[in-house]
Amino acid sequence: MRVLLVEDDPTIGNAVRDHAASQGHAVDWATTIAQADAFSDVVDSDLILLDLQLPDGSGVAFLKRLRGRRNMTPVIVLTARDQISDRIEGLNAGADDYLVKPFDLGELAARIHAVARRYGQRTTPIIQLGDVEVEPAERRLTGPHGAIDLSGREWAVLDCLLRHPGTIVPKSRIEDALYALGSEVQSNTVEVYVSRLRKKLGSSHVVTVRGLGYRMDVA
Amino acid sequence: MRVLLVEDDPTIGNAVRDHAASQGHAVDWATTIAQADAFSDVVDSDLILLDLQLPDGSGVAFLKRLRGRRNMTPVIVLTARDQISDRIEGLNAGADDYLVKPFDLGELAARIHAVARRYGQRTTPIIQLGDVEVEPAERRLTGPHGAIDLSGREWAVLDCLLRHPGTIVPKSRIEDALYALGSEVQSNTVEVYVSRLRKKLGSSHVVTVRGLGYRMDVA
DNA sequence: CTGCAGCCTTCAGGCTGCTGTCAGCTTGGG
DNA sequence: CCCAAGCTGACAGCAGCCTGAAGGCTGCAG
Repeated sequence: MRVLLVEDDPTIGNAVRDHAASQGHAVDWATTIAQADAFSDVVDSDLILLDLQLPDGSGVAFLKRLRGRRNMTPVIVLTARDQISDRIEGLNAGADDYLVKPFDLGELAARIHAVARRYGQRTTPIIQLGDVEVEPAERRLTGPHGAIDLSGREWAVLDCLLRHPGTIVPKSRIEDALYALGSEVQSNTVEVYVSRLRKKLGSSHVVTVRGLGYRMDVA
Repeated sequence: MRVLLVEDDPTIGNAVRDHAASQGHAVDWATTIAQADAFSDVVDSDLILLDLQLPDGSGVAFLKRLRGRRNMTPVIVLTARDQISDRIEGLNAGADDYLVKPFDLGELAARIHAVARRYGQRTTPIIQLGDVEVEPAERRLTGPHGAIDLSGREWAVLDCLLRHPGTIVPKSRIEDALYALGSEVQSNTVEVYVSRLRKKLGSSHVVTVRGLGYRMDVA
């Protein structure tokens, strides 16, 4: 998943970014409203983490602008305990959830999961891929011989494919889900991870569509 | 599909042309507005890829002229990251989509695909050919014994035939759909691909009309 | 600090499947 | 029967894709 983090505090920012990255998410980090605008213009994020108090203005304005452009990316507002009015304003402006600072990183991860799940409209909490069971919500795989462990990146690729089952997903989109802007990765990383996924899931479900990308076949 | 590419940068142009060609599309490449006008006058493109900054004028003018002539060919605008105003102007002038440079070729392919789908969907989402199911949107075929894979060119031929079901399609038109102006292909390629298609689809649906062309019989 | 383990990225070699071409064959019409 | 048009199997060249292995990085335990 690709996350846009809008936060000016470097401590919180670093912590959030590292933690999300370790979960396999790509994090674009904006420290100002201006940067956030720029990012949201160029990048297709799956989720936005939005601090409301920023040096060059209120996050609410950014949020309203976003929704005005019909951008319905889910937004989680990060707010200090005493800024309740901000919070309400944020929710009215179109936020999906909020989190009170200081927050636990596990808590954040849980919210991210929850929002992603709601947004992805995964009606099925468990997806069957042949003899492998996928629980996206719990981030758990179970094969015929017990649990299967996936690394962060492996999971990110699988997740990206599962968001568009039966549809051709261009390699570039998977890359976008893996890497933030600025990380210059020039290699066949996606191919490598697809290869690893196939080894773990059984090769029959991830189909290569030459020149276009990959397709997840859910039987 | 037949694509008109309007782009003056030879690097981008070459890359786009080659990649689109590998998907079975025929690409006519104009490097100036004047050339683009000439092409759009002579050739019936299915899609136009339009860079806005060209040596002899703005692509927007070309676009407006096109729409003025009631030419509703879908247009994807290629724009530099910082030319946001251009982009808006382009969309207002009648573009269908835009892509920010530098873009990934897979992403471009996906957009082309999407536009084709949007356009083609006016007719039928799923087409039955005897015991074979065609999903043009997903570029997928399903036969009685499971999925059928088609290569780029094979798909292009099938697509061309499916656009005029029950009508005689001259060989020259299929050739036009496969190869751009100037590509000197001197062989019986069309016959070869029809043959390959028949082998995969079952031979009963593509009918040869001697001396005239081929006809797709949709039962 | 050192060694270890897991993860990520890169790279190169190999493999697969796509493509255009041709030659020999079949088909259909006059 | 003859000819033109069309069909199809074979093939070499090539691009895209796969995958094993190697090296770097980080975090952890001793």
